[in-house]
Amino acid sequence: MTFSISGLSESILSAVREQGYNEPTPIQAQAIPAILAGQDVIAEAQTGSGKTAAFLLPVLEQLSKGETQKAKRIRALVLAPTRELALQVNDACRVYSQNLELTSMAMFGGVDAEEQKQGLIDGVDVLIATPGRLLDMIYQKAIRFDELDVLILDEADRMLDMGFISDIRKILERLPEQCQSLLFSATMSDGVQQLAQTLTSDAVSFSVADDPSARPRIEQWLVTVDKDQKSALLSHLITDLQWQQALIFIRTKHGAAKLADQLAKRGIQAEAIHGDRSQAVRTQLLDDFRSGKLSFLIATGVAARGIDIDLLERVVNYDLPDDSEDYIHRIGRTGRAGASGQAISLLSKDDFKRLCAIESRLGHLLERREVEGFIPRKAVPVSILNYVPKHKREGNEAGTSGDDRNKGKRRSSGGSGAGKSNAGGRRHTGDKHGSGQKRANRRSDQDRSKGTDRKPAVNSGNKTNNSDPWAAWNDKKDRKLDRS
DNA sequence: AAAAAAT
Repeated sequence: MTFSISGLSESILSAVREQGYNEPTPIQAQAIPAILAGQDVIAEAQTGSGKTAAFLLPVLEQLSKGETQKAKRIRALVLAPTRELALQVNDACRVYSQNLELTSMAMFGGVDAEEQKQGLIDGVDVLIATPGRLLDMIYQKAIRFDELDVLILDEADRMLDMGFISDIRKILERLPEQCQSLLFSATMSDGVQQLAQTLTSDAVSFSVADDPSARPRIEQWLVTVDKDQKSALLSHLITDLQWQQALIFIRTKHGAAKLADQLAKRGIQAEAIHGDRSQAVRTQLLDDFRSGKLSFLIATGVAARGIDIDLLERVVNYDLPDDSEDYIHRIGRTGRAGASGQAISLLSKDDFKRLCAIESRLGHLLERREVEGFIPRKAVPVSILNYVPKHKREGNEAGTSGDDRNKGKRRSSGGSGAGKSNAGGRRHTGDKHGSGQKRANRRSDQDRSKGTDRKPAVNSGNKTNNSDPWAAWNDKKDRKLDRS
């Protein structure tokens, strides 16, 4: 079968086929005709579902049919949450438009603005931007949108999570009202839905979130280990299992740099990518990792979402993310485009609470393994999915909040158990409470989408149902930055 | 006890 969708011209299709894509993904099959028909689109599409092509292909098709091939005005605007994603969308755009007379440009902070201004003067049909620099350009009157045909919000949920909502609103004020609007988001939170409502009219909605064929095939397991043994275990896994490549996630910038050093000392070439590194270095590292020149990349949240690396074999969670949604995104870096992938998490005691949130979110337990020589001194409990605190034991479903369940009695929750007797070093734990858990998840999903949270929706409704535990800390840090 | 994004 060859890639073919009615309405796309041969010059675009041949560029797509050249990339080795054979069949449109479900989101592409649904969204492309709608976009070609000029409709607004709201799409709930997970990473790896092919959503970039789902909006780029029809948009390029429309633009290529326009009269002014070299318009000095922007005709399509893509807003993306991170610089890396903007770059990547631009790269894809260049590939798909290789047979067309269209120009595209990525625009974001951290690099010289003059070059971007010159690009605008030379003429850009498709602009892919992060909100901050774009707003800057708008204020400098370096950019106009009078001829904008279509606006695309990519990873809308992520943009809200990152606090871009007011920037986005300010940008929207400068756009012509009648332009076609497309919104893509991995999740449909209240905030995203609100945004979608103000943005779109008469929109067609798609969701491929629950389509198993769109779900990447990812083998997930975790290794229990003492915290101070993690880097030793990681280098052991890398050498022992002869890993060729891995994207390693870690929560802190400092931790990323430290781990890169530790691996280097063991003769493993690894680099750290995070927000404190210059944009030039970040771009270079990602390029090297993509091309295979760099085998092991250690990343903070910069690379957690959206970043697309062809045939990435595996993702390692050196520690678990605070937001269980980020776990989904992290592992979504592997197993893309129908390929298989591995997602391995290193679990020490202080990751346990985060694991509970993640397993609740997944609705099932992750497979536990132990590696000889790295068995933790105190085994990690099997899972809190199976653990209900005393005061909630009768007639209570396992809660989904994960907030208050660990206080106090954690140590008594069968900690000695976790499979020390597994000769094979692996064990798939039973899921007695699986169905109840799923029910609980569904309930919380409904709560979220209907806005009937037990708590009043004060947290601008952009994330999961608990408020941001970092708010106070961030306030303090911001004040400190203002003073200096 | 954090990361990301404008300068």
